[in-house]
Amino acid sequence: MIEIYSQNIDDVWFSIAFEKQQIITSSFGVNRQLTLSNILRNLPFNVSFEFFHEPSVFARSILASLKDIYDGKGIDSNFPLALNRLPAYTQKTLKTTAKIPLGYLASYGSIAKAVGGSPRAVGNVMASNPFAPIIPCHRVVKSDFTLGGYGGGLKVKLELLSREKRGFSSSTEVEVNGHMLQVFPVEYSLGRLCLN
DNA sequence: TGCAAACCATAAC
DNA sequence: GTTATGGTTTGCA
Repeated sequence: MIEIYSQNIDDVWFSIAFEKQQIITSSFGVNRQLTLSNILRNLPFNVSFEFFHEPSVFARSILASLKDIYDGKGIDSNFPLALNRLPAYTQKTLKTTAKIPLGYLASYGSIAKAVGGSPRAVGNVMASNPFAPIIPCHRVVKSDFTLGGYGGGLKVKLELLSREKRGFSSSTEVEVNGHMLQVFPVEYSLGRLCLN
């Protein structure tokens, strides 16, 4: 039985689906319906679910953490994400994306170099990220540091990145399965103020 | 700048 | 099996 919880915090809706203490999917946005339909889209077809109006204590703490991420605060906890049902490449790409540190960016292409496949394949994984904003797909941008796309709209992507600004001035590297993934300060994208 | 071609994992037929 | 679809990238005019 999958449990679904939804909560409005400071005019933003946060939703999560749990099964056995694992997060099946998460979503957020100003529109409650949209947020919930994102949740429903990512549920496995053969498991029943139930919607709860009042979040449990456990759910409430996770939802509060989502809000912290939304606000650009660092979070120390590791979420129990249910990655297992996803295709192998999708899992690998999501795990790699999760390693982009707060305050930094990576490009679709550089992630592709680390996990294999092509930049477009990486873009596809980002577009269907079931764990927004826990897996920080908003930190993935085009190779020229323009924003690329975002499920919740480019405005939201820009706002998230603005709040994650930490004043770093040079790129650094993180290790992902043997490769080094180069990451750049979010300021590189913010400086480009490109909106469509 | 702008455009065409290559790119490659998924999902939908 | 096959095709269609992208949150891309690169090269070339």
